[in-house]
Amino acid sequence: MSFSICVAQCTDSLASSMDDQARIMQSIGGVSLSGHSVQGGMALPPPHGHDGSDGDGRKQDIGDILHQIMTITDQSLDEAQAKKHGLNCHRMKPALFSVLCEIKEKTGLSIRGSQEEDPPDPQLMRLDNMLLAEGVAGPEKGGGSAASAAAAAAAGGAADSSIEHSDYRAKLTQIRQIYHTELEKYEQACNEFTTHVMNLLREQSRTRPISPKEIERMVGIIHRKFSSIQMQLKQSTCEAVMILRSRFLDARRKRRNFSKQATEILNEYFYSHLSNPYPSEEAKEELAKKCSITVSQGVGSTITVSQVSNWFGNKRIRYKKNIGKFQEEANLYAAKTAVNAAHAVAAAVQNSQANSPTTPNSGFQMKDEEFQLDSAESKNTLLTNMFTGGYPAPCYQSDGRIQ
DNA sequence: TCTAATGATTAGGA
DNA sequence: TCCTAATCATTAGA
Repeated sequence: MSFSICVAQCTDSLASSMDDQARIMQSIGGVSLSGHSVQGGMALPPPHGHDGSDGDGRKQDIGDILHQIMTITDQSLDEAQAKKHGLNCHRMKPALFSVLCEIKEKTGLSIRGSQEEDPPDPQLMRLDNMLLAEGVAGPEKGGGSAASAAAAAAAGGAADSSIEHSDYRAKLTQIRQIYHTELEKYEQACNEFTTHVMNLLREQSRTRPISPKEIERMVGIIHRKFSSIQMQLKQSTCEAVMILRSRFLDARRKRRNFSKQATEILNEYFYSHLSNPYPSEEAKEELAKKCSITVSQGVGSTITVSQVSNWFGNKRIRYKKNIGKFQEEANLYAAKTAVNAAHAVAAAVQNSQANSPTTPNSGFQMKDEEFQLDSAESKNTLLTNMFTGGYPAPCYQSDGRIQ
């Protein structure tokens, strides 16, 4: 709404308001609004209603003043300054000013009604939630409880991981500190800027109509602007945490070679089952237990079983690709398995001689039926080796799988 | 520093 | 769902 329209609309209310103002002025200083004089170096138009009771005259008077205000921009700077000063010193100014404030207030309310109460930004909510979950935002619990839990899970109880764990926590604490420092800076800057703008507006409210609600709205705008800056900070922090996580907690990056013992157990099984190197789920679990493979992820048995699966998958494909290279290894394990089997047979024979035939050594032998069968197979393969001078290569199916 | 070894991941197939 | 095959990323040794 343009100022001139505002003025046209408010002329009537001005007149009545000014009547009130005049009455107040009269009661205070005994001076009538109609008693115009030359003030502040500016000549005001001659009075139209001399007795102060003529309503039309007052309207004309107000009209003249408003005309001066509206044409002030058409004049030179000096003239305008002089006229402005004159208007500021005019006795009618407070009345006119309060009415303009009132109108502006009403106009501002209608505009604001359609603007305020923005719904919370979902992106900002996501960032806040993530920072909370990562232990960056919110109360500090020993370097971020969520992060500690994540790091501990990744560590899987391995002693060497504790170094990386503490390193991760240290880095996270660093990020947390930077985040809070920056956040404080932003908040401080926001408060300072808001105070500055508020003071400025209050100062200006002496010379132009500025309502408290308008100041409030301006504060809201400033806060929104600073909030968008804060969002950028939160986004950068989230990215930093993600990079840190991938660097320290990504299982792939934390690859550790299995222990020599574990590799031996897996190799023994592989070469003793070369004709069908596909361990069942139970066999995988048993192997995982035997190997105590808790190096990489180590959370629950399923992960270690999947490690066994990975190992066999890799072994099969690498063996198939280069049988010649693995021949020596195969012979080695075949001999080893045969020796173990021979020892087991000797022990069993000794046992059967020492004990009565009705008391079988069930405790050990029945523990793992599949592994007993493995030993039997090993004996057979040993015999084969003795005749062939090497370990039998597996046959491959048409689809490439080992038969 | 280079390279082979090796555990993990991924895409595609059955 | 499990497998193969290719590839990635890290480790360890020369």
